[in-house]
Amino acid sequence: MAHEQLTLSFQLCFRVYALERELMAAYRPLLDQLDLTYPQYITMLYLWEHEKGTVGELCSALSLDTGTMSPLLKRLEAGGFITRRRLPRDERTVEVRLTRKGKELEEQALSIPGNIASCLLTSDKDEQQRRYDELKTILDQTLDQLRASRKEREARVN
Amino acid sequence: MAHEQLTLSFQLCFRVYALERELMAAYRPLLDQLDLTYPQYITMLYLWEHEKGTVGELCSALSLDTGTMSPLLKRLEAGGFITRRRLPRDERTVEVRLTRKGKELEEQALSIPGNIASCLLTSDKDEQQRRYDELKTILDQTLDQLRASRKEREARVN
DNA sequence: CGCTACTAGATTGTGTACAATATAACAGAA
DNA sequence: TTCTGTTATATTGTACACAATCTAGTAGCG
Repeated sequence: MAHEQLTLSFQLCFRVYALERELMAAYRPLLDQLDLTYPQYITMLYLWEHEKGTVGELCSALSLDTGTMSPLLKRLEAGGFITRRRLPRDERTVEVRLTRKGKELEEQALSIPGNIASCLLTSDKDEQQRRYDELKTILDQTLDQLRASRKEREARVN
Repeated sequence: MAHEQLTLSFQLCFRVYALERELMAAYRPLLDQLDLTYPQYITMLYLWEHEKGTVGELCSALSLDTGTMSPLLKRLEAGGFITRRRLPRDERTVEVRLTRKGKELEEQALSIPGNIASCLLTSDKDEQQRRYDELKTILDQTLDQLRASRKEREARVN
């Protein structure tokens, strides 16, 4: 690299960028069998846990905006996994619920986490578990820090 | 989560997924000033370092496929940052080179890594530097492992 | 030379991402 | 009640991301 400064953050950010896509590639063949994409899968994970949710709750839980979530939900509805309806007491709000097919899909999804874990974990399980707990922690810290400095930037603009 | 198994890999993968987008959000305002997106930026990083490269080399260095790279390069060309030409000795190969404007852009990009680093690093610099070296290492290990198990899967299919 | 297999890129189609904008519904003040 | 500002979601436009397919060019072999 011509300029040394370009390396530090690049080394980190590019790795995260690459890892994210490699992870998606690991999920893809598994999720193909359920006719889901990864963003659709984590949307279903939320619904399997909470039974129902509004579009806003889903956006905030998955940190996606409505421009992503709206068409995604439309595809899940077209796939017969969920239903959407405006709430009578506030017609602005759209409530998403699982269909029977959507609920039943959870059974098929049960093998996915273990399958992904087997791509991530190697021989020494305990050691690896410890490493990933650590990774989880540092990812959280980094996320928090980025979100904090984003908030700061946004505040400065206003 | 109804089923405990869903948590382990989910906790890891979702964090990586979220972190990737948060990182892109940190780059965005900086890269907007250069009229680049993040994938375009790392393409330019490659070219700033190597002067030139074929489409295939860029795809492989950034682990992107031609379906992403081709239109991306077309936009960089439209922006006047690069030129593309077929090599005389092998007309299949397209060589990408920086224009003067593309070369000069590097100067403007110099402040970006430091700016991103300041979103990532907090008070105790040394401690944080140590943490990120560690993060870098574990990201690499995880990437390697995922790529290995992908290769394995692909081999099994054939 | 003519045939075949292969290679490098480009294209197409689907699905995110997200900024910017639009729309409809709600809530509170005059 | 009417006006105004706000909220929840949807839509539009641009740019990835990638599987699948296409195309032109190359290389090897009879």
